[in-house]
Amino acid sequence: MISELKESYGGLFEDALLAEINQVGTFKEVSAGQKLMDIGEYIRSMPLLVSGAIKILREDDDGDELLLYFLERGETCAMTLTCCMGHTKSEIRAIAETDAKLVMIPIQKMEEWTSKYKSWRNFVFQSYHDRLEELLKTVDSIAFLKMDERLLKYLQEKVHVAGDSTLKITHQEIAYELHTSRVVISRLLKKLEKLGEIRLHRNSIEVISLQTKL
Amino acid sequence: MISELKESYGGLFEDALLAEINQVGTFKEVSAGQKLMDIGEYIRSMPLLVSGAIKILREDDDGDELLLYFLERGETCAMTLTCCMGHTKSEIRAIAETDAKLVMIPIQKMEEWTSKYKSWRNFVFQSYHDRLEELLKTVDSIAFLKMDERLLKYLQEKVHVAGDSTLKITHQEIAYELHTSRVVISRLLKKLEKLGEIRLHRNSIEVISLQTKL
DNA sequence: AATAATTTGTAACAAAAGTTACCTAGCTTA
DNA sequence: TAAGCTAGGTAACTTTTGTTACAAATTATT
Repeated sequence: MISELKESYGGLFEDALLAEINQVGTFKEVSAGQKLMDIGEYIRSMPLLVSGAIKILREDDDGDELLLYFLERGETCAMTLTCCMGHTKSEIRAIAETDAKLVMIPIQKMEEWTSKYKSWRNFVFQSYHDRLEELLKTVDSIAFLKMDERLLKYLQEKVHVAGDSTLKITHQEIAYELHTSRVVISRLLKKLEKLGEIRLHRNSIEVISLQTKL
Repeated sequence: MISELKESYGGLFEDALLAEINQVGTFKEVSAGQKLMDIGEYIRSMPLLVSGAIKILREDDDGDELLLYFLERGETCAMTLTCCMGHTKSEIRAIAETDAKLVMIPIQKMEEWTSKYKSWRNFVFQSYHDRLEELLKTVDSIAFLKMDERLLKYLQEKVHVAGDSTLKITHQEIAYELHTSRVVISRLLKKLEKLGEIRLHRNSIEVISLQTKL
């Protein structure tokens, strides 16, 4: 495990901390689609993402979903951090977007390390900062963009985390994550195809125009 | 200053920390409408809110605004925290919603206290947690609610932070903060008045139905 | 008092998004 | 092969939101 940890977190954590993580952390492999955490659950351990991507979702009163953002290698779930510390329930759902490898840290260690290791403190602060920024970007998309722009951005992000410009996904699945209806998505996808941004196939979408900036 | 600090932060911080804050912090009074921080600015000090309320706004590419949430007594700006630590620019604008009193802490002290005082660490973590939660609520409103529901919620929040069920505000100002047009707001306000939720006057709105839950 | 500026109301229309309904193409499997 | 299922296309319509235009009421200014 230590070698994979070093690859993702070697620049961040000092060796003593890496060694501790190696000792108390448990390695976990999940496959795409697997649920890692759900709304209302208490969290007993904190995940450090070593490879793959995790999608973070929010749910409304009717049980409909909305994609908030993706976590990638070297990142952790900021909600977990406070849930652990404040002993509150999760506000979000986490699902493996791709196959992923994680190191799970027991929550007791978290507070201990916070006073013990400066690099751990910085990592935790940095995580919060990154998550706040991601959430702000999400707000921007929802508040300021029209659905066709949101859709294109969404597809480009998916391509980024999948590492493949052809997405295996149905219109219905997109509709769930953007919190709209399948008909709306089909309509806008057709429009994007006519604009030459994407190519449509059954069960898959080729994204032609890749993200210019994150 | 120490007495006002104790009132808002006495339960949170140990006496030694309160004394340090009292020593290095500078007291600041601002009046409603005053800008405290703007997008793109570097932050040199961190505010602890002693009384009043601060509104936090986001801006799109066209310079149009969107209200994110309010800060109240005993809270701090989470964006400031990371801006200070990461030496990055502010992503948000902060404007005094009411007259307010603040204690400004030089950013150098922040990191020092983070390792020195457990209560400070907990406060910082708690602030991040609260801000993430507030942002999630904002996302919920924008993504899941229709404009009339958002409007009513907005009015009820304003009443809460103002501590007065009659709001001195124009339709145009509401439109700015909800990122829509004045005509839309006037139309929906009229609808809310017919439903008995509010009463409309020139330059002011009486909110009849107060928030049931936060 | 006359004029100007601000605020609000409202009509009429356009665009965006959501809904219902139905059709077809391509798989799956009985 | 036939029946059934899933995915996607599209028309027709409704609702919601945004836009333009203008009038009326109130307040501020000259």
